[in-house]
Amino acid sequence: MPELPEVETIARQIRRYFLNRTIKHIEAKPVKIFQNVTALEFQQALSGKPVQSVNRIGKYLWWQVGDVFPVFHLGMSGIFIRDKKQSRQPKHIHISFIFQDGEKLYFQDVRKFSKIYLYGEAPQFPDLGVDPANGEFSLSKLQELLRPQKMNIKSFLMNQNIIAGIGNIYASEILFNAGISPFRSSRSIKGDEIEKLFQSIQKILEDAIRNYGTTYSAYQTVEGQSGRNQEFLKVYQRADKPCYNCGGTVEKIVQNSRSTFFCKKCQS
DNA sequence: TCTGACCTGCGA
DNA sequence: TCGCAGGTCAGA
Repeated sequence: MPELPEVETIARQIRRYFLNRTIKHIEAKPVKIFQNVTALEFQQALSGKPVQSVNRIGKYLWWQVGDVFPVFHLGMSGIFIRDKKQSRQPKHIHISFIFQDGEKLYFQDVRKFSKIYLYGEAPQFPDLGVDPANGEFSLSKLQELLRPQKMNIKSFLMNQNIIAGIGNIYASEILFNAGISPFRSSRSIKGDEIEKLFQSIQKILEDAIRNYGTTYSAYQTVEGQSGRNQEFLKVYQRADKPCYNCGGTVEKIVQNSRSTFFCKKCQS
């Protein structure tokens, strides 16, 4: 599921509803998503402490809760659900954060691909590439990143060690917007194309954040609503449908074991 | 660089 | 019933 725009939407909403509120207690199930901490240790370390900050880098979400720093990677189907009405607990809830007034924040992950870590200091992400939604990302940075890479441009965009936050949906959408074929090698992208690619990365991600992310199946916002960005996708999941740009046919191929959607006429 | 594995649910 | 799904990692 969640790529940068979805994780950013979740971060903003958790900030809006839970920042500076104290977690009264936590119920965490002993599932494999806990990496460097057990569910019990996680419960004990966060209970009774305030949520002091909520941050995002790439597809990672991390909070400061008193003197500890939980880190969440949401995998394919991880979401947070705010439960104000004390309604019946949905299925596949692995963590319930219960706040002092009884309001709950659930962490749900149907497919259990998410990963949760706990640190005693602010986490570092040394292997993560540049986050395209922060100030460090620039045209010259993109130029510098592209130059040495032999891999195809779709793999480049999705490689979290190079650029952190782009996944399969937005990689296809970015390349369509930039008019660049997904088969091109990264180092073959030159001059104006780099500028177009840079602008497309920013535009596609910003638009998606503005639309609260893309709901294709599992993803929903903390408020329990679907994102709206799926209404604006140009190629993703539009195989055999007419290209909005040229009227040709959107194609679907399997590339690096992932589906890629593109228009042969518009992307070269 | 590629494939399979990790999981569950959904739609064809 | 089967194939596929927004991610990542290990192993070939």
